Amino acid sequence: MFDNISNENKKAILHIDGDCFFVSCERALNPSLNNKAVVTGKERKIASALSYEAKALGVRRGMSINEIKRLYPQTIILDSNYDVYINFAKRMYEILRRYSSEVEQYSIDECFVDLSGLDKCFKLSYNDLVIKIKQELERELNLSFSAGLSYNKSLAKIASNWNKPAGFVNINISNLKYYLSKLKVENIWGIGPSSVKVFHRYKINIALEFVNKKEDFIKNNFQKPYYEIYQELKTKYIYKLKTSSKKTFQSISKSETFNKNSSDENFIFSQFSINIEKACAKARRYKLEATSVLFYLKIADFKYEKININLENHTNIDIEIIKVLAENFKRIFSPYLKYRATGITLKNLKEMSGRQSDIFYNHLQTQKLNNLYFACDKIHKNYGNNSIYLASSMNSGVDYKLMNKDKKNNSIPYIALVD
DNA sequence: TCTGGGGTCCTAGGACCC
DNA sequence: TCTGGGGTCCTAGGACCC
Repeated sequence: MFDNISNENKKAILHIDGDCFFVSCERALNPSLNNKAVVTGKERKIASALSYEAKALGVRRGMSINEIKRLYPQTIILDSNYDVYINFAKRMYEILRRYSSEVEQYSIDECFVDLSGLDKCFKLSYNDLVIKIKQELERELNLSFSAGLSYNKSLAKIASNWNKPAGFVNINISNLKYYLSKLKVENIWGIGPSSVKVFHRYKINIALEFVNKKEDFIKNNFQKPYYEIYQELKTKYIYKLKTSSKKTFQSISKSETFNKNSSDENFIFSQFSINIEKACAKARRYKLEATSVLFYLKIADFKYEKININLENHTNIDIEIIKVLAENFKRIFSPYLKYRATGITLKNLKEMSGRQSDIFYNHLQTQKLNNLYFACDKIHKNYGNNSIYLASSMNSGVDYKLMNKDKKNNSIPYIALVD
């Protein structure tokens, strides 16, 4: 059933997963939160990370903060503190790189490490090596991690998930059949709700039934991603680790759901303006420029209205994109509908490398704009993101005023940057 | 989980060309 | 203009992940 290559020739892939990472970071800084029901995500009005105590109460990920307050008033609800989490994550990666240079930073609290051959370097069995790494992480960071070791990413992920929190599972040829026989297909990484239905139609309910199917059957009846998962579950190494440390994006999007559904044209335009400002600031931070942009409106019934515009010039300057929006706004907005959210996506991002513009483009103005935005980005960094913003974002005043109230230093004046 | 926000990859099908 | 076959490129939308 499984690949016949001997263990010797197989990779040793480790998956490390922080246990309710955000909450654990908060606890590392503030131990009085230990053993209590704790939730982060207050600022987004939904629960993003939950302690096991909160889960035990019945709190679920994505639940609204108001509902949690009502149903489980004993829960401690915190604002997310991303700077802190990123700092812990950096230290986590620093520790892992002491052991292997092949580290894939999959998300803020999750990564894959290629340990192949390192058992000999460290003169330890793979199991002992993982235990050593795990203990080092837990001791130095004061956080708990789950670890999984196997021949590839898919199996390592199954392994780390098996014994959460703080567990360690090694899935290998001798016990693989056991784990696959206990694993439902919906719990396989990469198989979501839509494809589960397809699997069930073929009477495949558990992972073992999946790998027992003939190769041709899977190839003919499933799409590429599922054939790849199939091969990984059979211990093949398909998904390479993405170890490049260079941070870049294919797209950048920003969206925000309104406090109340709205069909107010000015308000909605202003919400778009905020989305655009934020997305462009991020693009500038990563020295990227968009060549096309997608505007979308979420209608009250959760359907989308969207338009995609190819930009004449690559840009990460918000007022240029706002101009494009203004020209096309009527195509997307209808005063007869109620909307619940706006959003934009900067797409086909290219690295900034001077303007590749047409001969009509005004270079002097571009240079001035770049200087202006350099200054604005600096003000944001030093005085907070709401210290200066575009006049076109002003009609969303509700949100800005609310956000500013929370700031300790609210003496910073509002400056409206007028086009 | 009746629905928050930010991403990536895959594929069918249209546009266009020879 | 009729209309055969085949290729590439691009895009919208779906599915999945954290």
